[in-house]
Amino acid sequence: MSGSHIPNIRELDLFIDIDDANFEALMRGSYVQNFPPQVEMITEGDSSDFLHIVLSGSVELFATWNGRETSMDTVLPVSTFILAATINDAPYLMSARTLEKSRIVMIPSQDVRSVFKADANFARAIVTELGIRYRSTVKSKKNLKLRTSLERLANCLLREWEAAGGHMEFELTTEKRRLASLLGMTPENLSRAFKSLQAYGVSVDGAKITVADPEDLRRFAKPSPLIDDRTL
Amino acid sequence: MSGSHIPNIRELDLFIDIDDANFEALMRGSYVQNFPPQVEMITEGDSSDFLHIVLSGSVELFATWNGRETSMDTVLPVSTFILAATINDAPYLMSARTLEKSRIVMIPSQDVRSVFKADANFARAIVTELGIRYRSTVKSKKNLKLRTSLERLANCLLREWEAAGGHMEFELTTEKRRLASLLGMTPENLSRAFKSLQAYGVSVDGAKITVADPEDLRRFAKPSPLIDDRTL
DNA sequence: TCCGACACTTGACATTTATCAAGCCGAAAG
DNA sequence: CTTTCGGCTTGATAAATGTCAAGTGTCGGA
Repeated sequence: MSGSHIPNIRELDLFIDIDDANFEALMRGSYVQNFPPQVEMITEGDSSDFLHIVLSGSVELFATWNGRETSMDTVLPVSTFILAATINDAPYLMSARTLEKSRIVMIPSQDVRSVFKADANFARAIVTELGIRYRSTVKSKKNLKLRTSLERLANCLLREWEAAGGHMEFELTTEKRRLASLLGMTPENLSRAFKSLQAYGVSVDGAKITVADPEDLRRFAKPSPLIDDRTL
Repeated sequence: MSGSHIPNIRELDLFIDIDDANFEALMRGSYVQNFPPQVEMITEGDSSDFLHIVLSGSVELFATWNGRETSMDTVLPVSTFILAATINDAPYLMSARTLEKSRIVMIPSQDVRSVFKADANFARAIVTELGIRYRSTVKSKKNLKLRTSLERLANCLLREWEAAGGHMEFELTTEKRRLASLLGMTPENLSRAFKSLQAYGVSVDGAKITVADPEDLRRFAKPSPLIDDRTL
């Protein structure tokens, strides 16, 4: 694979402590591909042939059952996805599609597994990565089981508001229909939920959100580090 | 710690490939404790001082927010719990309480982390373990987001029915109020859900479940390996 | 420029789920 | 044996959420 983006990958926590020769081996077998928007790269149930890394663009992880579909996560550059399936040599539990034009690195799973066996530093980095993802999923499950959809939206907005630097106005980075699915609700319900949050100083104009009184919103949302902290 | 149950622990996938000296080091610093039922051993938010292993009895993992509580998982012997928090040196995301009289091994997290750094085989075993737990949580999240509570119960019963050897009758191993919480519903709703499943040949007498027509139930439940398979 | 597709919204309505308040029943203690 | 407690059930009701249908508005292509 051509080398221009290798530095980006090398800097990932997952690869930064790995032995040079092993990193080389991974890169040699891998290749980069440009995908147009809305292309399904991975289908749940398939065997995990590649570890994927998003270099640019963005990717949606989603799952289906019985004709229904739900959005599970968004993957932003630069990070890997579907690591657990690759390592355990198990079928994908989620599907993945590009949200926009995206540049994706694909490393053959066999290579990842053999370097995992050979390189202890890589194995340790994978532990950290898996630990973080595991914990993030647990938080998401708590969010779903302990909160109503209105509370989930309120906390989601607080997180976005903070990520945007705490300014009164900010733009939603996620299409609303997808945001609804991520939050476990329908688009119609999301619309109504936004309206309900007007009572706490939230107003919406297209993708532009205004939080007039963050403290008021926070009193309603009751954010908890054990659910809402991204890094914890 | 007294040595009688060490063989049990040694046989765990997590420890089976670990170096003898490192295993000794882990056991030396650890100790065993007998807990009565309903004792909270771990409180979410606390720092993870110990890796826990259930030797006998059973443990409930649960989470709380804003005065609400939900059951997240049940831990049966012999297995570890709260591994991710220990390895990442992060606060517990879930609380843990004994469901019955239980024998618990507690290994200081610092010891686990130092052996993790020193022993590559241990690190690799942790990867497998975390991968399995991560995937299990993803399946659980899919279950919650893609299915109604009735569908969740139907699939849960099918799994229990199969685990019990596929006989027409079997006993629920979980108290109903807790089963309800695990499935993300109220006890009242669980009662009504059982009644609704009568239409598919399910009858209930206390903890005894009768599945008259498994195929009929399966047609309704539509189990999927990507949600319901424990091992996948 | 006009048109069509599509996301979003809104209202009416149906379904699902939770809450509240009894009442039932079995297990454990007195 | 009786009492008590707690889990379970049931019915009535309320709240949350989803569905359907009909808009509105925007954006990009013809």
